[in-house]
Amino acid sequence: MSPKDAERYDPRAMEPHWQKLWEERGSFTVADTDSREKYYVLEMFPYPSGRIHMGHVRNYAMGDVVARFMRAKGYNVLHPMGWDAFGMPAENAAMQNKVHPKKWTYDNIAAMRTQLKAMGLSIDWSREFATCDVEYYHQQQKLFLDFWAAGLVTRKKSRVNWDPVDQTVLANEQVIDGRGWRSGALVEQKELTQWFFKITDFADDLLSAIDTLADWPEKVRLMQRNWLGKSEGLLVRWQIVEGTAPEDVTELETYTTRPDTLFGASFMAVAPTHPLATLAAAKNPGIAAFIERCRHIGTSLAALETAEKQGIDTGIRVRHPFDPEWELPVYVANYVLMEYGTGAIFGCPSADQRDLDFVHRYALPVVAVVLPEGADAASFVIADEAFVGPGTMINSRFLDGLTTKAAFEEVANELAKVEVNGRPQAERRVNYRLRDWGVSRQRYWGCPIPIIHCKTHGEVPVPDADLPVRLPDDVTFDRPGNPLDRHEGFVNVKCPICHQPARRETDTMDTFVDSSWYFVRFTAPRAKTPTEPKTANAWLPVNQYIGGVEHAILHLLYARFFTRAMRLTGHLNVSEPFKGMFTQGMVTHETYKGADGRWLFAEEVDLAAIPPTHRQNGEKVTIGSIESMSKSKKNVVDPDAIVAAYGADTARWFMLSDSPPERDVQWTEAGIDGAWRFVQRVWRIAVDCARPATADRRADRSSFDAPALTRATHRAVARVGQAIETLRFNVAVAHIYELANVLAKALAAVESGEAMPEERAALALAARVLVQLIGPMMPHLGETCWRALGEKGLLADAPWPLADPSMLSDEMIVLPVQVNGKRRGEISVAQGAPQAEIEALALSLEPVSRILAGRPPRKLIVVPDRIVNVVV
RNA sequence: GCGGGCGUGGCGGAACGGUAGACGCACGGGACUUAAAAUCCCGGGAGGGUUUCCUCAUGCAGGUUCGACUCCUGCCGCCCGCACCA
Repeated sequence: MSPKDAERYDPRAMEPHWQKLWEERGSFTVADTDSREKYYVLEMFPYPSGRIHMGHVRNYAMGDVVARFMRAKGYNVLHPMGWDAFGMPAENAAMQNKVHPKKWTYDNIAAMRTQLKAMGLSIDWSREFATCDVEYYHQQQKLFLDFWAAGLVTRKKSRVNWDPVDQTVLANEQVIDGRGWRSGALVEQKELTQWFFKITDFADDLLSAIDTLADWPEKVRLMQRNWLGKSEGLLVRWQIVEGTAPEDVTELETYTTRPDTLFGASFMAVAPTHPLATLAAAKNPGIAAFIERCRHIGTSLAALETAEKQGIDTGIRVRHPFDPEWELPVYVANYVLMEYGTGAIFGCPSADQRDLDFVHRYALPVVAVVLPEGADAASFVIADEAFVGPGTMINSRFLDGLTTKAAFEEVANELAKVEVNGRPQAERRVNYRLRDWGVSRQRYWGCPIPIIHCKTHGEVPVPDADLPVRLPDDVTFDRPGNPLDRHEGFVNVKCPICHQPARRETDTMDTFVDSSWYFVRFTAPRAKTPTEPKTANAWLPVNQYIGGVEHAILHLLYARFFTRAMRLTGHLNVSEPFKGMFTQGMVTHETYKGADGRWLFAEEVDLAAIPPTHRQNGEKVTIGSIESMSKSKKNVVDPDAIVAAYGADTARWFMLSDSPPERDVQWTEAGIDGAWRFVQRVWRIAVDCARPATADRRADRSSFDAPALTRATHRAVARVGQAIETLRFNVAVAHIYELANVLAKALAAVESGEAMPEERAALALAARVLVQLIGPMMPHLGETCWRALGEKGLLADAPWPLADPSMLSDEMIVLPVQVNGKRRGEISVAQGAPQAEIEALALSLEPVSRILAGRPPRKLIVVPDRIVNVVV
């Protein structure tokens, strides 16, 4: 090893050293009782897939910067970590590799814990838990029963999305383009009795409270609003013409947001699964056949896009609410959804494109009822395009001439007055797209639902003394389906009430349940109750939550629901779980494809060759698009390899540099090399600053502007702090580079010569601050430099430096001078110089006086400390 | 279809309405070295002018303003979310 090498910073030696020290000292163990203000920062906890990926590195690096920064700012910071450990991959592994899900999961956790610890995160590991720990799901079962007692849990028969590959039920949210979100299999419709959380009870509050989430991305708030899908309309009850409907049904309820278009109605339509359709089908094989066809169309995107609007006349007729003589036909239509509204609509083809498409096929009348602004009433017709906008009512009897809005009110008011069968003919109704959350999963590796089914007593909660309902270990995965179903010891129990033989519920909970309250559990992870309400209330809400945008709807909505349900059941008393939310971008990488179109690993490609070729077979390689890292595209970079080669600090620094955190960042060799160079550069600066200056002062040594260096130092403190507070890590990194550059230049000036006392003070301050500023991002390097600079104690315990506001700007200010908004020169003035002096200087500037040519300026604008603009 | 976001050098990107291109990457030149690596220094939006200068430049076209990457209007392009929601 050459002497130069000895001066290199070696992360492989230093990183484990500091990690051990932090752990021994319990540096990041946080106490609930602490007089300092609390700050709770949380990154979405990982699924223990086996190895961490670069997305984790980015996510946890960001969270750690916030955590360490806030700690240094004097807050009592809670920064925990756990494992979202239930779920299907463990069972898939069990089936494929004959390894028990429990062993697979805990082995993975152990491996990933080691990896995360190697990143040097400031995590309070004493609070760690996995959702598959009995202690955790025990408390979750208690929550379930509390929700059940509070009426927030129901069991209902429902048509569910059935994943034929995973052999399980999926929530609507887990069906993407008609396919299972995990297996990708085409989802089938199936009738099953399922457990539901009544998230719709909170629909109104979940929607209105979005307005209070000021520190959430607007995008996420919008996605949540859309998902809740509030609409305000009218429930209209239509009288069925006597004798036209089977079983003496007398009424058909429809939901509409456009009651103003009631006189444009030309038909009624019910969903294929609507009870009236079922009744009609029983009498009419043609209708039955049509409904059967609808069942098979499926819900895939392609099917929906190509599906024509189709229907069949049931023969049933209804009377128009405003005209008993006016009868309309009732169709079964394939585009009406049972799940939304009442599953029945009135069709107004002139004001709804779908209805228009429908009537074109069945030759029903089209009556224009809304006249767009500026259109001519005499010539206005609806051809192929419905007019859905606002306008003036026409062809609508007593509504004619009203605006659509006024017509809405008129219809609502008039129909409310009419009573039929003791009920008003129409009522205002708020409707949500949101449906109750089906949590039943026919799987083994999840939290058992603590219910016993008794022939006499129905659904009986497992008594508290009998909790937890443990997952049995002796299960087999040689057949598809739920192993719990065929585990006699698990299933056969006695009814807690009558002690007769009964059957234990074998459904387990959706893993989204596990992740809906883990952030609460972190506040009291070992409590014998789900929470310690006082402790939970003190820590919550999470001040800053950081994670992927893919969880912007489901996870966040469920967590918001849980917070409300837990408040209702007395487990905590906060209104929202996450005060601040940040969605980070993905880590991307170039892709490579061989001549045969196969994806290739970067290591297989000789990129130096022109064109790039395959290292083994010499074939030409195509450089593909930049995509998010995925195993299937072979464009992954293993964090372990990076940490081994460069150290965690380098990886963290790169993940925080350059790209704004909400955008995707591209992984490149050059980028990681650049980060590595900066690590070494900081180390050299620290070493040079720590080295005692040589005794004899060289006469020819250059000097530097010490006050300027000190001002630059203060500016860096202010700017970096501000950037971190607003989570703009790339900007913080840039400001750190600036300080490092200025400092390095100053150092070079006094190299091998003795610095003047004021110079030495400026250098020492700058070096100390630089180390403090990099601390949150590169904590190991920070500690090493901290010690090299002779500081006592740990950087992790050092308070954040304070910027002196009076030091933030230079004494002499360079003011740009514009003529008509175009820069023509600059003047140098003292800070706070009188306006007259600035004006005189600006006007005497050569280019300015030349353009003015003796004339006085029309206007002279001086923005203090910013700019001068001369208007000619 | 509905909703949202984004368009700035070769690249990632900076810029309270106030000097556009901070900072990094890549590139070119130089120093050190027998050499390489490492490191350090210098350079750079485009076009023109013999240096200290001018013109044009933040997707396009307008507007507001003393002054616009930033605000407004209309286009074009890309990305994302939702989608037969009555």
